[in-house]
Amino acid sequence: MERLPKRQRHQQLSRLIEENPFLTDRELTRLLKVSIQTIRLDRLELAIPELRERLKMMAERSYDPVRSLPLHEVIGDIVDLQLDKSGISLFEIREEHVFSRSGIARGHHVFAQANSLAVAVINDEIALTASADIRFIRPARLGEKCIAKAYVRSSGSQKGKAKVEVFTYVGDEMVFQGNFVIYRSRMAGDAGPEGGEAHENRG
Amino acid sequence: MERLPKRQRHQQLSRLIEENPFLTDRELTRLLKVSIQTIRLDRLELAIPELRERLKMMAERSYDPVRSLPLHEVIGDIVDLQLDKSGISLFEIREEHVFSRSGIARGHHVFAQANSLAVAVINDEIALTASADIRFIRPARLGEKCIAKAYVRSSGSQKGKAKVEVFTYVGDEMVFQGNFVIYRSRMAGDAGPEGGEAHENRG
DNA sequence: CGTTTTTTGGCACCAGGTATCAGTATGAAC
DNA sequence: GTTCATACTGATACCTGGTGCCAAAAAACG
Repeated sequence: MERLPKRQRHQQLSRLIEENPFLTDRELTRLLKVSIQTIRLDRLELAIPELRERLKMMAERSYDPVRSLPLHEVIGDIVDLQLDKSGISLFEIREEHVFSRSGIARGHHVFAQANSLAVAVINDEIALTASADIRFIRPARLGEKCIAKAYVRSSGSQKGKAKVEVFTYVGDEMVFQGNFVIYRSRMAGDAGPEGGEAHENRG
Repeated sequence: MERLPKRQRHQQLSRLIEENPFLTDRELTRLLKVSIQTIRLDRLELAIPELRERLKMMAERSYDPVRSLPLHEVIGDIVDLQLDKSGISLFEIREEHVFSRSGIARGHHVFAQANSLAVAVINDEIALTASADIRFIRPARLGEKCIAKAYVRSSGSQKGKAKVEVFTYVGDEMVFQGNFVIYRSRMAGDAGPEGGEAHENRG
C-alpha cells in the first residue's frame, strides 16, 4: 500500500497551515476529510503547534522591536565610535535575516551593517555612500553575532570624500570586507553627486 | 471619595496592556491588586479585548502580506529572466525604504534589488554572492521605480564562478551600477568559499 | 489469516476567557 | 439612621481550542 495518503496529507497540512496559520483543527478537518484526532496526531508528528501558539508566535515576532522597524537608520548596535577614525557595531543574525532553508544571512543585511557603520563613522551632518567594493568571505548564519569594525583611511578634508574600510567578523573569522567611498557634505560645498545613503545624524 | 483609584487603575491597565499585550487577566490581577472580575469589568469598560483577541489582531497585522515579508527572497519583481543571460526587475521605492527626512532610499535596498537579480539570473540551485563592486550614481527617491537590468558576462562553466553586471535606472537615469561575482554550486563540486547570499530557487 | 499501522471516538482536563447573578463595602444624600 | 449608587468580589455555567490518554475500529500488509 502506498503510505502516500498519510504523507500527502502531512504535506498538505504543512502547506495549508503555512498558507493560513489561522486555521483551527476543526477547519482542517473539513479541508482534509479526516477526523479531528487525526489532524492532531498529524500536528504532533509534524511538530506544528496549536493555533493559539502559532498566533502567539506571530504576535511575538511582530512585537519584537527589532522587527517592527525592519531596517532602521543604523543597522546594528554601535558600541564604539571615534568620529573620523573608527567604529564598531554589533549585529546578531536573527530569524528574519536569513533564508529559511539554509539559515544563511541575506547578503544585504551584512552589507547594511557595514554600510551603516561606514556612514556613521563620518563626522558630518550628511554622509552619502558613493561606491563600495565588497567581499562576502564566508556566509553568516542564524544566531551568529557579527562584529563590524570600520576604519577611516582618509578623512578627505580636501576632496569631500572619505575612504572607509570595514571588516566584519564572527568570532575571529572574517565574514565580510568592504571598501567604501563616502561623500561628505561639509568640506566642499557641493561635493559632487549624491550617493545612495544618507546619514541623518543619530547615535 | 476620590474616584481616582478607578480611573488611575484604568489608565494603568491601558498602559500595562499597551506595553505588554501578552498579559493575562490573572497577571494583571497581581499587578493591579484587584480581583479578576474587576480586571474584566475594566477591560469591558475600556473596550480592551481579551488576550487571545489581542494576539490574534497582532498576528493578523504581522501576517499582512505587505508588512510580513519586509525583505523577501527576491527584492523587486522580476519581469524578465533569461537564465544565464539576463534579467530585469522592478522595485518601487516606498515609504519604508527611505530615510524619513531626506526621502532618499537606503542604499541596501537598491543594493538588495541588484543583488537579488544577480543571484536569480544564475541558472543553478544554489548561487551565492562572492563579491561585488558597486557604485551609487545618484540617490533613488521615494516613489521612484527602479529598473534593474542584469547581464551575465561569463557564465563560469569552467570555474564555478559567474560574473554578473547590474545597472539600475530610474527612467533613463542610471542610479546604481554593480559588478557581482556569483559562486554557483553545480559546475565544479566545491566552488570555493560560500558567498553571503543564497538562491533558494523561486521565481 | 494474523499483525501492524492508521484512523477514529470518547472522556477528562486545561487556559483564558464570556455572561450572569448575587453578595459586600463604602460613601453620599435624604 | 435609612436609602441609594457605585465599586468591588465571588461563584457558577458555559465557550473555544486545544492536550493527553486509552480503546476500538478500520485499513494495509505480509
